[in-house]
Amino acid sequence: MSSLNEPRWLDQDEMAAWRGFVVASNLLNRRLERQLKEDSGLSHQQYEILVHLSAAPGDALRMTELAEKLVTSKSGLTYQVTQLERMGLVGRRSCPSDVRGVIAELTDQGREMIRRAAPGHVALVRELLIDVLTREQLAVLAEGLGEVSARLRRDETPQ
Amino acid sequence: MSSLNEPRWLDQDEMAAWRGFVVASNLLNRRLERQLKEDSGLSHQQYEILVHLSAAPGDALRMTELAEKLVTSKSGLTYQVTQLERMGLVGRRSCPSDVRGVIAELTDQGREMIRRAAPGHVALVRELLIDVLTREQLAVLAEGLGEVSARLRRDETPQ
DNA sequence: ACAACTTCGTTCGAATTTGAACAACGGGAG
DNA sequence: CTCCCGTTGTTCAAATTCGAACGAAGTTGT
Repeated sequence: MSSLNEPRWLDQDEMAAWRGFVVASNLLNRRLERQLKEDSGLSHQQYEILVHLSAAPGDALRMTELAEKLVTSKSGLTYQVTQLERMGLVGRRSCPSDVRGVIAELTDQGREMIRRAAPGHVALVRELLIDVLTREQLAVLAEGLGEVSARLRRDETPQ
Repeated sequence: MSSLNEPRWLDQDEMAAWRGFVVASNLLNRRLERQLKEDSGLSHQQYEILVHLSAAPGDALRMTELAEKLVTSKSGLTYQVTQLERMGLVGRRSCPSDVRGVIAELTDQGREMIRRAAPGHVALVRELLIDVLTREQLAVLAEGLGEVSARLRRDETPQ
C-alpha cells in the first residue's frame, strides 16, 4: 500500500497556492469586468484587444498574432474585432504580404477610447493587486508565472 | 507637467507581474479545460462544483454558499447544477431550515466521477504550475494571492 | 403584528466563447 | 510547375455566462 499508482496529491501549501491563484483570478476578472463595463462600456477582452493594438508598431496586428497575445481562440477574436469595428474603435485591412491575412488596426476613435479607459483600469489593477503586494512578492510572481506561461506556450506551440 | 492628474502607470516589474498573471491564468484555464473535457467529459467549472461538494460536510452545500466558493454568479450555478443533475452527478433537495433554500448534494455517481477525474487533473496542475515553481515561490504565491483574494472578498461582501 | 428591507434560487434575454468545418491561399518537395 | 500539407480567418451550432427582474420567503425595527 504505497503510492505506486496513487497520484501525488497537493499538500496544504500547494493547495493554498493553487486555490489562491484560481480565486484571485476569478475575483479579479469579475471586478475588472464590472469596472470597465461601467466606466467605458468595454469588456475586459475588448479592452485588452485595444491595449495590444496600441502597443504594436503602427497600432496594428495580424489576427492570428493578436489572438496569440490575447490567449484566445481565433473565432473568439473574429467576433470581438467585429464588435469593436461596429463601435468604430478598430478597423480591418488586408495584409500586403499575404492575401489571406487580415490586419486589425486602431482607429483614431480607438486610440481616444484607450486613452480614456486606461487610467481607471490601471488604477484598479493597482489597488486590487499591485499595491497589495510587496516589491519582492511582485518580483517572485512575475518570474514564477512568467516561467509557467513560457512552458505552457512551448507546449501549445511545438514549433 | 507633474503627475498631478496623471495616473500611476505600471512600471516594468509591475507590468511583468500583471501580464504574467493574466497570461498564465488564461493558458492554464485553457489546458485544464481541454484535459478535463477529454478525460472526463466535464468542464472545469463542473469539476470544481464536484470538488467543493465533496469537500463539504455531507457532500452537500447550499446554492448561494457554493456560488461564493466558486466565485461565480448564482444564475451560472443554477445552470451548471442543472447540467450535473442531468448527468446524474448531483442532486437537489430542499433545505430544512429555510424553505427558499436549495441544497446541492453529490450522488454516488458524482463521488465516483470525482474519484476518477481528480488524479488526471491534479497531475496536470502539478505539471503546469506547482512543480514549475520552487517551494519559496509557492509560499509567496499562496500568501500574496491569498491576501489579494481576502481583500477582494471584503470589498464584495461589505457585511 | 406589520411594513420595509434583505435574501434565495430561478428564469429570461442577450452577449460571448468555443471547436469543428470550411474555402482560400502559401510554400516547399519532387 | 504541381501536388500536398499547413496556415488564415470566418462561419456555424452549441454551450456557457452574466445581470436584471422576479416571486417567494426570511428578518428587522417599531
